[in-house]
Amino acid sequence: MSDRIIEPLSVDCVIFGFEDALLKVLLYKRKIEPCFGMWALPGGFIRYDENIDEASARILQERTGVKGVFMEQLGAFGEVDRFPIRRVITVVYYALVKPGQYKINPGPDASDARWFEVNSLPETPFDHPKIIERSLARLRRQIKYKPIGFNLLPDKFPLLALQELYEAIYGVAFDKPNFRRKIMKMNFLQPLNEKQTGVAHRSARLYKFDKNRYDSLAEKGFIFEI
Amino acid sequence: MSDRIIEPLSVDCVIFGFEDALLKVLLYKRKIEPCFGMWALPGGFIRYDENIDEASARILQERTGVKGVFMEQLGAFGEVDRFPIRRVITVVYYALVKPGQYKINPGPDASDARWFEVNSLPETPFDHPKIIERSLARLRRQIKYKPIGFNLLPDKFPLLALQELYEAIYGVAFDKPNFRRKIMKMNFLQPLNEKQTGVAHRSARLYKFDKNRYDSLAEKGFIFEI
DNA sequence: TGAAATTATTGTAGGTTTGACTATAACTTA
DNA sequence: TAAGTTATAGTCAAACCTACAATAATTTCA
Repeated sequence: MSDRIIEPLSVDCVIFGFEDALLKVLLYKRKIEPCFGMWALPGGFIRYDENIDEASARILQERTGVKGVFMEQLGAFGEVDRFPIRRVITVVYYALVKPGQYKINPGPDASDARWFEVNSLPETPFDHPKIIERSLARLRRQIKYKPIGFNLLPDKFPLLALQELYEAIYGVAFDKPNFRRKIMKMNFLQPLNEKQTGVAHRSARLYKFDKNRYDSLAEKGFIFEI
Repeated sequence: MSDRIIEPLSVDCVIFGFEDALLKVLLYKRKIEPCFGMWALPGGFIRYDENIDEASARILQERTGVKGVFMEQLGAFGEVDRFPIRRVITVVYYALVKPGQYKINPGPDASDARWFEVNSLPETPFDHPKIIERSLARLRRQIKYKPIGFNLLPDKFPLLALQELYEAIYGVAFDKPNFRRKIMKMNFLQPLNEKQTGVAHRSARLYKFDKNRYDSLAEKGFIFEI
């Protein structure tokens, strides 16, 4: 494989995670100029011999060790002056990763990496604030009508975890019984014969997202919506 | 302004129109290689000194004479082999134009231009079939929760025209009284003291989309949905 | 050991929305 | 003036949403 890159085109990744009932974004501390020392989105250049989807997957893997997770293109950002040194247009992808799935590796151009709660982000360089804002808006929209939230939860989870995920993303509280009913009626959560452990109260049953089930329902015209 | 372009980056436009109760796409007949003679999406290169949004607006204007209409980025398409001669990544925009608003100009690299019904498109080159498919999917999704359909209708229209627009886009039929009620309950269509003319039956009242009204409702938390 | 605390889970009832359908009004053309 | 066609209003039951009450199960702490 050649290392030749496409000069004026980069890829940036907005990586979302869900921890302690909070929605978070993974940022890297730059140890290169420009904007040395600032917390920024992980990114890199596209190579001549790879598709842009492949470039984003590669960058995600280099930085987090994660492969094969939910990742989708948000769009291209191309203001003339978005990058100070020369004109660079960037294609942004956003990814959803499960807790404990990743092993953060700052990579060659970062000195540190950290999860930040989406409501208390540090200052970020270039047009990264706008990019993050738009990613969040897209996530909020998509999670309403596609079952992508499960990419942010462990494989087995109690119903309340799913509810807290939606509450964190929308910033509103739901009624527990009603939320539960709504989800269960959709019929693609598989109840397991396992329960939460280590909680200081009645433990909840664990569930698993049954993708096959969902797909066959979707084929028959079922429309997911929360 | 310099004419210097960003070599590996182009812009393509998917222009939608609504005519004879049918959803249509505007295609141009190529008079350059590669794929000479095929019907393709209008496109062009991005200049060094313009934002990509500006590039797409410029291309739309050059080809249709239209300015200031609804236009939104769909995303970047960047398969390594999508363009046969060399690697070109394209940023796609889709636009919605009103009937009679445009004056088609084939431009320097096309010999003809025509509207095609979305369900009977001619063969198109490169990854244009995929791009059109994705634009349609996006339009179908967006028109559900944003009042963008009015960009495809004349300023004054009868309710049935709006219904036919949704029917053409979704490919299903709605119940007329129910559709009407749903729309009117939202309260942002302004009834005019005008009626249809030249129809062979009882003429319908005309309405106008009241953008100010919509904006103020949206601010108060109203959510458009059809 | 048992009461307090906490969360899970089931139940209920009113109000709202949706969807299928009926009925009537108004206008055009033959 | 009748026939044809669409506009517009009305009805009603089923489905759904929401807010809230009630009970069950588990853990911690006194």
